[in-house]
Amino acid sequence: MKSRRPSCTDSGSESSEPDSQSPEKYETTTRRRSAANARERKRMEGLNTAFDRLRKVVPQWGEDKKLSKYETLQMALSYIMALNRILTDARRHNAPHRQWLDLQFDCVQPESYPCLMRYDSPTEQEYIQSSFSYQFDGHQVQA
DNA sequence: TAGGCCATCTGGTCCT
DNA sequence: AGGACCAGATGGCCTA
Repeated sequence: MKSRRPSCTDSGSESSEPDSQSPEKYETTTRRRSAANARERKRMEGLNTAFDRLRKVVPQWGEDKKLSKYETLQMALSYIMALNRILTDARRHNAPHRQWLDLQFDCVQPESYPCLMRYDSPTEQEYIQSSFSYQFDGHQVQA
């Protein structure tokens, strides 16, 4: 875990002057603040865990660097739209992607996710990449 | 060194 | 009253 800010502590806000209130009240305030800080840290921890899970599910196109939170959200959005488009197209044409689509559906389990990124032919790779329009540089997302 | 990203603290608001 | 959620402020770390 990252180190905490040295200038701030869990002992309460610096604006709560100990002199301006009774020691009991001051202690209550600092205790509440400390508890609130702990809850907030826990909440953010849960949020970050959720982001990590999302990163594992979202494609990274060979990027070594971990996606930022913003990038992860944009990528997830684009990914969902791409999958939606694939479904719509497949339904519309019924073939020739039908068989490939059925195969992919068999793989749509979190633990077997990587198979989604394997392609049996250049055509299939082209197809899914054309459906996928997230761009890092311009932060552009299109369906 | 500047800029991006992030963790943490904090006070405000809303809800139970 | 207390917890959850949120946004702003702040400072640390990392990279180009």
